[in-house]
Amino acid sequence: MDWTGIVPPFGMDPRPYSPETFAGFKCHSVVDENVCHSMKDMKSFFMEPKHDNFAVDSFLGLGMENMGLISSKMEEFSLGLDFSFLPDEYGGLDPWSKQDREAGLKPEILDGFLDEVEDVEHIYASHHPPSTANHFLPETQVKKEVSELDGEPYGLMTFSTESHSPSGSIGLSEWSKETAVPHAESSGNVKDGFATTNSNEMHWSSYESEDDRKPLSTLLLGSWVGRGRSRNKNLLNTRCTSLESFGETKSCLSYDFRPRKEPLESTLSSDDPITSSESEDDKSVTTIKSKSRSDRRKHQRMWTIDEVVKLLDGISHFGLGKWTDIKNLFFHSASHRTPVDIRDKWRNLLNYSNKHNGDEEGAEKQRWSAGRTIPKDILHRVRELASLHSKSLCDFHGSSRNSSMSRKKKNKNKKRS
DNA sequence: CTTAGGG
DNA sequence: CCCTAAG
Repeated sequence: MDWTGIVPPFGMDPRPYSPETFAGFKCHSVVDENVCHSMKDMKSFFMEPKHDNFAVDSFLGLGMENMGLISSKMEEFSLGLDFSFLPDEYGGLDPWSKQDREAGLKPEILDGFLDEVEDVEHIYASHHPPSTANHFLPETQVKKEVSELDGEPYGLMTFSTESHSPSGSIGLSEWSKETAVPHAESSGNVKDGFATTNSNEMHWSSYESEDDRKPLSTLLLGSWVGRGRSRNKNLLNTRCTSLESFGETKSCLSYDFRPRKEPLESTLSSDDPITSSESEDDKSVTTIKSKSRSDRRKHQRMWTIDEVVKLLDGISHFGLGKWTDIKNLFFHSASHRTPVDIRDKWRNLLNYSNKHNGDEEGAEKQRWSAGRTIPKDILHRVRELASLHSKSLCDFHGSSRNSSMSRKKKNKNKKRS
């Protein structure tokens, strides 16, 4: 594809599209090369180390801590897309050989692959600090990008122009409504639709006109296979807009990685066919999700001994109860390990230390996860901190934020008592 | 949102 | 690890 005159999204390089694998799924020819390119962009987004992502970082203008959102969304995502179902004529671009298609990712293969990787986020988790941000692309940036694309016949849709919207609408909707559709209307040849997702498939229902709410045709865009332990595989909310103009078909796909908050409180106006169809989409997604709500539990991650040390350091540093501070300072790079997780771990450690109070002092096992035995020094520190805080709690007046002083102060208190 | 507590 | 009540 000729990228001349088209602004590459996210500062990515406009190299020609080539088949790529990303996070365990191969990028087939989906709708057109734009989507694939977006996926390639996604790959570099997630896989590349922080220092290689200056362009992206600065473009987003949010700092890399917001990338944690994407990480977590990808964790929710945990899907592999297999678009080999896609008809050849759709999009008219098939960079894959027939073998590629046939060999394309079978669910079992993908599943095995993902299991081997164990957790996709391991690949990039270290690069992306956690975030509580609600969005990773400001709306202004979306608009800016759209305006830059304005004037092109049909530009390119990036995978993630998700704008912040408390109501739960998706950024692409606005893009479609404000830019894409007007363009298409002027050309008089619109084929708009929406992608619906069920448990493992994505369909694209197209509409001939806005009056007609009934899908003219439903096309199976693809299916995804969930990872073994992954839950919430239905959280992916995909939206597709296909537009024909000048004899070309340009299509957009967007992915909503945000987890559905239920109950879904999005009150969308139903006079808009696009929006209303989306709300239908949301409904189905929500229904399906509530079904598979049993496996809500996150993949259990073993605490390493290093993490425990960091936890103890954090408690020594900030004091008990400052779980958020501890998280921010000592577990900033760990996208998992929420403050609650850290607190829970401390609770467990405390229980353990109380349980094994006097026994097996001499048996110091260095194997942590294998022997399931907490090293002696760790246990010692746990008891130290525990007794420290239980005793110095009474005469501890404020200034718990004073981290530089708190430790010495507490140590003093301990020695005093 | 952050913590504490119970499940 | 999840959920929720309470501040």
